Amino acid sequence: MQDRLVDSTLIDFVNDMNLMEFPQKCTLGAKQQVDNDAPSPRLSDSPWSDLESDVRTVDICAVMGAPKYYSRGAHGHHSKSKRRRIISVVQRQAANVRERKRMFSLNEAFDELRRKVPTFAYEKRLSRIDTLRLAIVYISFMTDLLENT
DNA sequence: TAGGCCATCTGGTCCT
DNA sequence: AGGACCAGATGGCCTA
Repeated sequence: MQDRLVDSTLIDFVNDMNLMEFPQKCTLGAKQQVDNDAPSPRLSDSPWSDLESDVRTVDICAVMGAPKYYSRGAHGHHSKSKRRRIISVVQRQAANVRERKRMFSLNEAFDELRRKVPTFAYEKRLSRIDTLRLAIVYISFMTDLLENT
């Protein structure tokens, strides 16, 4: 009984969300359908397949004639900041790798959240911001449902 | 072609 | 000192 109530209400909720909240998201491109569940690979298939050799950074350094060290807070008055840390190119590259890993885990969490929110009427992968918004609405909806039953 | 979305780099700040 | 987190900048890809 309650299952049926939840099911039909949930279907209505999802339909409302798709038709009213995100009408522009109902179209589908071929590429999106292919990588529907996987994070779309941009520069490389593996997020850190090029960890050992960051060609982009090295090339920029070579072209720009960058110094061996990065100076932090070197923008005008910012150079007077209390703590100024000088990091090497190697340290900068290591920080970039850590940042890529951090963003990868963040995207994994977004993918997990995408699987938790009802989106069966969607054909296109939800963006991160739409995932968050839909999750907020969905939680509110389920909370109301619990309180009124 | 403009706009949205995303990956990546980078420097600043906070925390251990 | 160094790692985590964050936000701004930048450039690429895709769609309307």
